Amino acid sequence: MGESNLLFESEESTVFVDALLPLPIPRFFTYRVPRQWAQVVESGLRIVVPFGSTKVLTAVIVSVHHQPPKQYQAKYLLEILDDAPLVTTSQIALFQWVANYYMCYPGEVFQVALPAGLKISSQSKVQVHPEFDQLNELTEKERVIVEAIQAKGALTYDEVARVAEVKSPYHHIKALVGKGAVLIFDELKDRYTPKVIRKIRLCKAWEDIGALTELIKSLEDKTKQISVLLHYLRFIPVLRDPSTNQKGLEKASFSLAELSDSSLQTLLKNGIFESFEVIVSRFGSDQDDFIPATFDLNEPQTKAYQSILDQFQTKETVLLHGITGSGKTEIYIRLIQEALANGDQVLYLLPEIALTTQIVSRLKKIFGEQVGIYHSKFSDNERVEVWKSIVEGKYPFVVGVRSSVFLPFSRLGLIIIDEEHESSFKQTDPAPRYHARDVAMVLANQQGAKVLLGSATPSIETYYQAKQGKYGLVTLSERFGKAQLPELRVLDTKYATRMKQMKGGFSADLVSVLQSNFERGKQSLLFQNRRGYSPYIQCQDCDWIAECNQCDVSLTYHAKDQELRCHYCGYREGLLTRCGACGSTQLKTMGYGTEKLEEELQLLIPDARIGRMDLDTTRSKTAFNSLLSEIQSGNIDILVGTQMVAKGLDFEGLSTVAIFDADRIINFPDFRAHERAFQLITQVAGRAGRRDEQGQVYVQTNQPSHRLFDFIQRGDYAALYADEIVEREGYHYPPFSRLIKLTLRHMEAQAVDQAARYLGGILKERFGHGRVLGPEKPLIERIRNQYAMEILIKLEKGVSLAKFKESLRACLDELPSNKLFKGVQVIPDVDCL
DNA sequence: AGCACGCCGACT
DNA sequence: GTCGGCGTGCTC
Repeated sequence: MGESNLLFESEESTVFVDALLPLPIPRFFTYRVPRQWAQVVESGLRIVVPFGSTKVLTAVIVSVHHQPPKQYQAKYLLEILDDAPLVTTSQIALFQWVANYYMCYPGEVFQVALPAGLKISSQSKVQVHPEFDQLNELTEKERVIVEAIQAKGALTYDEVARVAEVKSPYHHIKALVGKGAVLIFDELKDRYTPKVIRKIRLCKAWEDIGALTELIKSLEDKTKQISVLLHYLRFIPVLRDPSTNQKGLEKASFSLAELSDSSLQTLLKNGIFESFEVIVSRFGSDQDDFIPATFDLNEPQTKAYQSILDQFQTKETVLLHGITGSGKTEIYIRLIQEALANGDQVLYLLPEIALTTQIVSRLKKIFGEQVGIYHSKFSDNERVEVWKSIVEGKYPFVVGVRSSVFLPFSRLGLIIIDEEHESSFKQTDPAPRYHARDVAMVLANQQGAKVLLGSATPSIETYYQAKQGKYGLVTLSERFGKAQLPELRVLDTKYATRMKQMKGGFSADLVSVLQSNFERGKQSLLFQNRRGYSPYIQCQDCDWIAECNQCDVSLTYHAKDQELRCHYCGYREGLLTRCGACGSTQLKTMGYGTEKLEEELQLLIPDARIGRMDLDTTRSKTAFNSLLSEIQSGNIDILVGTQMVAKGLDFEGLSTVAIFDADRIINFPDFRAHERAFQLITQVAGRAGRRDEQGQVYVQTNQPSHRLFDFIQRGDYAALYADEIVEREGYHYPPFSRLIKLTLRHMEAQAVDQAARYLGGILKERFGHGRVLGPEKPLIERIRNQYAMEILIKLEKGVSLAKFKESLRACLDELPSNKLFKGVQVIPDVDCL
């Protein structure tokens, strides 16, 4: 082989990788692979790459090839983080599908898919050049910066900005680099640190029974040491089974038994014990209370279970429509066990809010080590662990929230989506604005898995698909055991007001119901979907209302902290004593939040022990759990709560449920308001009387004859559906069309207005006036000083979505060409809720 | 998305 | 003359 040939070969065989970066950029980036890694690169590995002049990012390899880019010089990748692929090819395909469908970038999907612990944090830091001493050559600002860096050793750009009080530290730093005063370096750290425990075991020589008995004898007079050894043998029966020694005993066990640490050290020193470290799962091993599943399905459950299996023969997706308390969970468990026995992976998706300790601990008891939990209340380290474990084939069963559809599954057999109708499966705020239920179906399709949707109150869209025969449908209409459906009574607040029977927001009837239930020693639940004390405060003299100065919303009064808060931007200020307009001191709290209900109720029923469950009282995991146990142990007579009491909460003593303000739920300005009201009220009502006694449900409303109450009372989902589907068809709403919402945002109201009107015009012209609604002002016009306008596009079924989106994308891309609209953000939300 | 570069007005 | 503002375009 000649020399030129060799050269040629090496040139040809330079390896490049295309990488997916966690950024909103519509393409892959190509990097050159250093020779020493040419053999190890493969798709799915995480790599560290330089990006721009200062940034360093974690990316993932999507392909390996030999084509040097023609337009530019590829940079070298800096590091390879994994020995084996951490991201599967099918995941990357899914990311691309999501990006394409929801009109965002694959990098944005990648960004939410990967737990933060798997992304390296790169912070460019600056340090003072070790040989620099020309302080007098610097400007005043520069000297301040250099001194600050010197004091701390090193600073990030952000810190420089803060210390020196400059907006753009880059200018200064660049100048300083030029003068040889400072150096820039990157600090990389893999933020994931596995949890390690130190263990102790006998050295190999003593595993032999003979040697061990000799040893015990020889230590006879060393009482401290012998008790340490005996402690070990009590837990690890080496004499009976030498193989148990391998796993050893936690070091902590000795100190816990108050054994002398110095004796242990002596034994270690003398080569009797040895210490070693093991990486353990952060989810404590629950082997001790491993309880095998020993329940039986009742007859309706068995039938439903059979029917699901039958329908899976021909359908990819089955809807299990089972009323609250019908025992859907047992059916899920059966199906999960079956899938696991088949060697399949299982994903059980739950809405965030429902993922309470209750259901998780139940599943953990049944599935033990097989189940991994993927949830935002868990630390990032724990999420990293779930991810890695799935790759390694551990955790065949994952219970998780929305984002767990992006986990690295490879052989999914079943996906269960519980509370299928829950809107929290749809991500709305940052891109990707995906619906986990719909992504799950694509995932299932990819992996050949079946999907089971479960709900007591299915979404209209899903039920329609089932009715059309696209999904299988299984109905469970009997409550488990002998439990009866709760009885629903409507309390007319209009009438009560006329008869002067209102005590604050409470009708006399509601008070007496709660009072007598308390006297009977029963627990009650009062539902009001609004946190804080009062949603607004108003001047009694001039009607002025305190508003957030960054958003167009009233400020909510929080009594506990004596402050006014904006629930949209988080702004807070102390409670006002005077009206902001006329200076009057006649300020009154208006409307009812959970805090105020708690307070008023305490005055109305002084002896009752009242608890409150909302975002403000359950911020931490511990607060939530302790509140739960208070309820369970009967230390709370009446629980006031928001949304969160409606989901997943399941406790025995609860016999009465009251909905404080049903009107607010029913009259919400949205085409889904009735569907949502039915779901919410049914769900809250379902909390009552889950065992032997029939529960009571009371609803305060000023429209007592509203059809919805009749439907809810009879548990008549079919009636609701029949009603709604007609409306949906008439007005071309889902499931008869797809909705795409465009939100335009800008600091200037006028810019948003003009851009929205212009874009609306173009879209109407291009896609037809019937398909484009708006532009309209959203419910809240301004948030964080950003004005917004919305345009809604309805696309009837049958229109090519791909073609439409392409065309829409073109419209959006040409918008900034008009100087008037520069800087106006347009955010598409596909299948918006 | 950042952020670097460049061009502009407002100050030591 | 420097500093900080913002607009624009690029990042392999």
